[in-house]
Amino acid sequence: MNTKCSLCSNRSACFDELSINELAKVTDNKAEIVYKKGETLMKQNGAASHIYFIKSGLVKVHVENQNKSLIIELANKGSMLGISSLNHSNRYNFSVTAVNDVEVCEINIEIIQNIMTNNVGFSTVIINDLNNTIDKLLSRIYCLSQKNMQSRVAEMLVFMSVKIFGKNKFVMPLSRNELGELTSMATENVVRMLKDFHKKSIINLSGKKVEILDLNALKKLSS
Amino acid sequence: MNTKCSLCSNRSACFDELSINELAKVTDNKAEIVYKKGETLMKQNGAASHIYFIKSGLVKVHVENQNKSLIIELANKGSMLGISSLNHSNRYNFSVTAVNDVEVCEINIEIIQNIMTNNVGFSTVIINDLNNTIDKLLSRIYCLSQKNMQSRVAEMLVFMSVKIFGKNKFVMPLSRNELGELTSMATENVVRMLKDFHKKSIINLSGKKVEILDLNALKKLSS
DNA sequence: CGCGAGCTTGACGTTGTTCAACTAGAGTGG
DNA sequence: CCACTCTAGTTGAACAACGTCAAGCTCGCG
Repeated sequence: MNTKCSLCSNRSACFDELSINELAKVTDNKAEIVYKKGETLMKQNGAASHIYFIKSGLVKVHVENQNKSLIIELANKGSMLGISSLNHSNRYNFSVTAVNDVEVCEINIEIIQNIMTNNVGFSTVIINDLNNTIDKLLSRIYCLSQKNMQSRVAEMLVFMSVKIFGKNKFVMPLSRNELGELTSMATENVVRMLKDFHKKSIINLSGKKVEILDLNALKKLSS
Repeated sequence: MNTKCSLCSNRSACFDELSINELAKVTDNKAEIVYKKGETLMKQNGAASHIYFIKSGLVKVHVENQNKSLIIELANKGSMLGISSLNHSNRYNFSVTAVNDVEVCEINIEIIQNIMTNNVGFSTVIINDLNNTIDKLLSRIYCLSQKNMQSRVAEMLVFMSVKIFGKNKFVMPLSRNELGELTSMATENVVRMLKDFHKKSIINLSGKKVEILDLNALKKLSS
């Protein structure tokens, strides 16, 4: 039933470090699962039992706290999630929820830990990945705490177009409310900002359909 | 001249993983340096050449961007800084500046990389450390983007008292302006908030001298 | 056709920033 | 020892940015 990891064409880069035996062990200890839109892959503060590789679809990484929720990042194909929970607490430090239907590989975390303690090449790639995560978080902290609403929405649009879809015309996968949680602003203000960009002919907007008309203007606005 | 790492009593926990030979290699490739208040240990976007262990004193980890500066965290004795720059860019992803006089061990980054690729126990401890960093950044993102001024200042005071000084009476090492960069608010508002806490008898305040009178109140306000 | 959730709009209130003026204290040269 | 200066700290008032509230709208779906 399980696709062999050794034959998987869209596996994460860190698996290139594994031996045939290690790949076989992963193959035997993984589950290939489809999560539907809105379903929870992992829950903040839950015991860290698995790590996840996103094979297709989009997930949101978010932190929840009493009433307010904040989307830390969006992750798509190729992303690995859950490694950062391997710390003093061994609890997931964020929640991950499917934005649309998502195919994942779910791997028992002990297997990964076991490989980590035997394969230093693998560990090194993991360290690299964690450091890229830290980089992203640093720029996120800056964005959310120092930039104004207009810049944050502009940055979000550039991110969607360039990093997620790779084209200038796409259907926004998030609701206006989720866009608010992503940019840390009220839903109403998301609407106002998008409308404003539309009025200025920087984007075309019709419901969830978005077309970026002037990417350079957005990039300039986002800084 | 160099203190032997094998004999160092306040070295970072990750060194417990090293062999005698590895410790000797570190000893031979480190420098023990004192940075004076205001001096720069590492500069954002500079080539990552060394990692730093703080032996005494206080440093601020900050990101700079055109006009605005943001203090990400304060680090004291036992902290290791610079590992997170080992990623695709190999450039420091933040600046580190001495808040007061600071003793550090400065270790060539290639030495650390070399040990990492040979000692999987060391790598594991590093991964743990990076994951704790990610944890801290996540709670920082939440604090800076979701909490109001009062909560942010309260959290900062609790942090200073509990994590940095371990007592309720201390001399604030940061200027009002730096406190603004730490809490992401205007200097004037730092002054107003501190004064407000003083008026409410939650703290005693005289210039840089701070005494926490009601830690529980601060903890409650900070959430 | 009607219901409901998500979206949109405008008015208004609150929070936080900016600006300008003033104060206190530390260092400097006469 | 006393002006003098310079920087950090403080204060109040005006202003801008953003959130909240209430109402109306749209569109998919039963």
